[in-house]
Amino acid sequence: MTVGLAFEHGRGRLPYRESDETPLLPKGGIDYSILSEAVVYRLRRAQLSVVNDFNESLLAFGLRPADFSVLILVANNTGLKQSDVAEALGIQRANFVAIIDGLEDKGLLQRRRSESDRRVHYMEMTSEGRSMLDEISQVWKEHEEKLIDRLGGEKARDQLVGLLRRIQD
Amino acid sequence: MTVGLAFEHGRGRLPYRESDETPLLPKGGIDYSILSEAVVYRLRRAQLSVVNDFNESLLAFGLRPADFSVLILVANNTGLKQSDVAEALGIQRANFVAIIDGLEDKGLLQRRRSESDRRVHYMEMTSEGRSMLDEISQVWKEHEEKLIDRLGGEKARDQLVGLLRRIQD
DNA sequence: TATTGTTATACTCTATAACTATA
DNA sequence: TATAGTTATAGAGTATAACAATA
Repeated sequence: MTVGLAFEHGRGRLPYRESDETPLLPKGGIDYSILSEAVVYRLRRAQLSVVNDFNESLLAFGLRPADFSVLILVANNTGLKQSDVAEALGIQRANFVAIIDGLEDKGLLQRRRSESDRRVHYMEMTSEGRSMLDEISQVWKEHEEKLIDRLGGEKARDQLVGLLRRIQD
Repeated sequence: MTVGLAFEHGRGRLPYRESDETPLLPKGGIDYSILSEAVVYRLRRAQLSVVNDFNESLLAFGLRPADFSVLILVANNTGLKQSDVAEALGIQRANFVAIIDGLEDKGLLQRRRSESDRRVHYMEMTSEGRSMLDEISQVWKEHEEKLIDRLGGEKARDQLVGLLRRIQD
């Protein structure tokens, strides 16, 4: 990065020029051109908007989005290895360690080492984990309801989910 | 973070237990439960998938996704201040400095200081910037076409963009 | 030799406070 | 005093290589 050289307008850049006239701001707002219909861009903005909203609620529980996903997978599947969960969520196993450490520290789930293959850690819910997941699921439901309203009804939500499914690998 | 204490299963965590039996992996794959229909989750996964694909193409030009958005806005609007562009893209002006530094270093756009208010920097394209944007727009079009195929036609794409627009602030 | 979990590390992106120069 | 751009910095998220224990 060139942050430290930000004042040196010259090195490789075009010569720094000064304006002869005061440019006019576009009256009708900014023209986003192809961005406004680009799926890449629309996905990014929509995702940021939705995630930021939900994250604030999760933070009240001391959790992050990834924690929520992990709790759901572990609660609904028995016999998952640590790396199974990581892979299912698209998280590298190296980065997954700290996530599980956090959830275990909070008493929400447990590692249980396999007897038959002592390299493996199975993931198990605790009762605290289950009851917290119940609470969070309620909050999630409320957020989803607000989203459905913004989208214009359940049918629109189902359409959106269907379309997003077609995109994903 | 508790990374450095990862081996100390005890401090605040539940006692580390060992499995008495070998848990069975879910035969039909993992049950994602509410995640599979959660808009938050679907958005995140779809966005990652699309962005990763497009990013690889952008990297061939030595650019990042934000660079692409900036070039489009500057090319299609005259008289935008640096902070106008940052705000339009939801990027904090502090983080925007390095982005503009990079684009200026590459000769794709220029800062031009206003004469009437010497605090403001107007953003201007260079001819190199325009021709590179033309090239990238072509690549973007190809990606968008592939996406349209995956979605099942232009109508589906328009539907998706419409729904995503309703979500965003 | 290969695999699971782990550590260490680096790089990007994002968020905040404070500085400067101008107004 | 307020604003535009900038700096410095810290926090997440993510990616890669390498190691220990185990198979």
